[in-house]
Amino acid sequence: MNTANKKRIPESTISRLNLYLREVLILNELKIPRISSADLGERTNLSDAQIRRDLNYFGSFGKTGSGYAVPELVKSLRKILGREEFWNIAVVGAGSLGSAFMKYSGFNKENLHLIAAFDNDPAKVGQKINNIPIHDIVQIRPVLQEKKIAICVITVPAQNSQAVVDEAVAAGIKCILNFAPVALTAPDDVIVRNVDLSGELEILTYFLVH
Amino acid sequence: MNTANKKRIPESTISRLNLYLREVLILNELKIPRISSADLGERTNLSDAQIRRDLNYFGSFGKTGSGYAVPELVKSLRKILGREEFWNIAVVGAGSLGSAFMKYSGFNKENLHLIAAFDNDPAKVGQKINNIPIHDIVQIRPVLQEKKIAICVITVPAQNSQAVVDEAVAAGIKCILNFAPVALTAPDDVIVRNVDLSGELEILTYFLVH
DNA sequence: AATTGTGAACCTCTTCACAGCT
DNA sequence: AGCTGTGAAGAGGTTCACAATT
Repeated sequence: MNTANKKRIPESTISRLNLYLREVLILNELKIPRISSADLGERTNLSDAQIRRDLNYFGSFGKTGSGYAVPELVKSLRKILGREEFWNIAVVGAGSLGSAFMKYSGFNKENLHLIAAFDNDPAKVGQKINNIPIHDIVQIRPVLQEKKIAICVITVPAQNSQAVVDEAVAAGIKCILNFAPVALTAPDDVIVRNVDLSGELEILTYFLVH
Repeated sequence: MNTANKKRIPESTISRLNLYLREVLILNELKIPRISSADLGERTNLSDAQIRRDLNYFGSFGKTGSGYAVPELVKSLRKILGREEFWNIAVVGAGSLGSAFMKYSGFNKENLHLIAAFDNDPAKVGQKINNIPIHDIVQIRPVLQEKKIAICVITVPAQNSQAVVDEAVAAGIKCILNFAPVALTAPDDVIVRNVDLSGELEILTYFLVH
């Protein structure tokens, strides 16, 4: 009967909640009215207990005996994941990875909007990729503020990434997704998540020899 | 005094070992002869105990009182991570993310070689990106075998990724890095690692509202 | 009969702390 | 004196298993 819970929530729970949201969005399209934790587990390769535990960190959304109502679960998961509001996103670094982000339209729904890019290459500044304008990096602070950007995706070379973080933080950004393979420094109230793409590839050789 | 250990090794340990290798390669360039777990911890934002524990899964590489000899540590880490041999890599899907991989030369050292790509678009087949030839996807099986590819990076749309896995497995591939946001099926002796790029972005909104 | 919500058990990974080595 | 290697404790996350509910 609780609707919120003080217990510390594992980060892996948040990733899974996002998977659940994807799945129930599909179920909702298919007009499937309800789903049990066991069935949702089947579809996501997770255990029923894991799913119930994850959801219960945030409340009691299910009905004993009949599972979870799909439209309500969509709503609850959107609420939990902060997907009821709109969020503007900018990519810093319009190189190959930054461009890949701009060309990928998969997240230009569900209230996420990639609307600006930055680069220091004069040949790129002023151009558009997938209709997203590339601004001069020297304009980063005013443009981030003007366009009300909430999230920065950093795809610049490692040696420039800390400087970008500093500028973004100065512009009031609270959330950064970093692809440079370096440990970045930011104030405690700024969330920095790191994705190490070449690291992901590099560790595969371990599994090949073991 | 042990040189190997039966205990189960956390996957996070493997990722960290890769970070240690990067770091000691830099130290080696700088001709720094030895490093303590505390100093390496400083450089990687990890605790000294964590580093000793990680290394000790694989042996006793340090010297009591003086730390770890850098050149020996480079050698040991390369050995552990399977980086003493050469490995050929192919990218399947020469879209924006696949192209980003091809253009990124950061891992074309340390014995990893991205040497082939595949796509089903006639306009791309026969072209080269960063000198890497793009083959017709229908030729995937013979080309993977001919070129002795060990690792496949899958960057095709979600709906095609399982078919690609099946082809790769049929060609004898044992190691796959998958970027499609779907749960893939493969035999137990095939390692599939998943990276969910849009998921990484999507969960950020959670942290923004909490 | 079906399925949730959850305390407790379990398992995994990290940190502590120190004996022992150089 | 400095630092590793590691048993033991601690923290964190997952699974079990079942009472409670519809």
